[in-house]
Amino acid sequence: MPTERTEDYLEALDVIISEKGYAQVKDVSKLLGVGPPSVTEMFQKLGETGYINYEKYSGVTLTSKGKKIAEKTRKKHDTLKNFLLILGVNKKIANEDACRIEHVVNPETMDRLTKFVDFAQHVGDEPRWLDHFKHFYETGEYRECPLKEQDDQ
Amino acid sequence: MPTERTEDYLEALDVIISEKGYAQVKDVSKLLGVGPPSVTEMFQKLGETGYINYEKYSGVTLTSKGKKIAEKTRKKHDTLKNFLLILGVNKKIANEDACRIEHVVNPETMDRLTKFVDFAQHVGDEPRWLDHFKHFYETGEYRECPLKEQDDQ
DNA sequence: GAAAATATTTTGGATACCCTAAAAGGTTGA
DNA sequence: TCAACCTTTTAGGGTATCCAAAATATTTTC
Repeated sequence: MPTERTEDYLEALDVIISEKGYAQVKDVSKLLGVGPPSVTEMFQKLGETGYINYEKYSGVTLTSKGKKIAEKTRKKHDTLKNFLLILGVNKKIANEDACRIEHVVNPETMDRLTKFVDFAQHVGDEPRWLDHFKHFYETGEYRECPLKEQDDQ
Repeated sequence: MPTERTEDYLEALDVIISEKGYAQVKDVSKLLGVGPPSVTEMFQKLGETGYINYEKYSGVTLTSKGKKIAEKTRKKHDTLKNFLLILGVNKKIANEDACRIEHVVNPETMDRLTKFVDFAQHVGDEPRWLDHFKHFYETGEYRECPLKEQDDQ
């Protein structure tokens, strides 16, 4: 099992590599906000454990094992972020929270959240209940769904 | 800023103390699943930093500083757990996930989630859209809200 | 092609956790 | 009251992460 921090590094590597083909110490250092020695140290460990192709003083790439973790993590990240955006959380915070929650959330919860995001985005424009939630969020006023006893299939 | 683990310990202490008036090393050890030496070590630190009243070999209580953190954390926990239950996550997982997410979530996100839980629980029984979500979760079939262009305020 | 600039690595340390084994303190019941 | 039993603490270690300073490698620039 990769640690949380391992997932963070792999995810960052995937982002960087998808943009420039390989990643350097300084890229990861900047993206994760840690010093170069920490990155080198992690590169060494990730190299030994087969998550990345690492050779001293040269750019790294992900192995398929590393790519798998990175993609799984990015997918969780995206779902969480979309979920938070639906709730109305601002972009920056949605991103930061997604980054932290992605490491600790159970697969079953992810499954529910994924479906929830699908559900909220299923129709082209915002579903009525979501409008009602936003109205409620802003005013505290609840708009009752006008249908109550019919339509239950 | 208390660390995540500090929050965990304070929350556990609050739970135990609200039941028996004070907490012993063994109680926390059992509740958090860590060995007694780890608990003693943390008690010492929490004592020094003013979160608990600690004296060797005797039960501890929370200071008001500690109680404040504990309550804040428990409140977040509850909201997260309720939110996950609304989504249909099972009780055990909802609890575990709440326990981990509570430490990493931004106040703005908590605010949105709190309102969302209120919104979903506002009417006595499950709102229609939530039924629709559950139906969608189980079957992949989307039930359109039958009202579309009317009732916009 | 060597000096300057930049990037990476190594070294040596720090912190926050965790643990096992052993010692010490506290409690209790015959 | 004291031996046996719990409970807590101490001692000594371990891991994962971080850092600053110094050493080394690579790249750029003149």
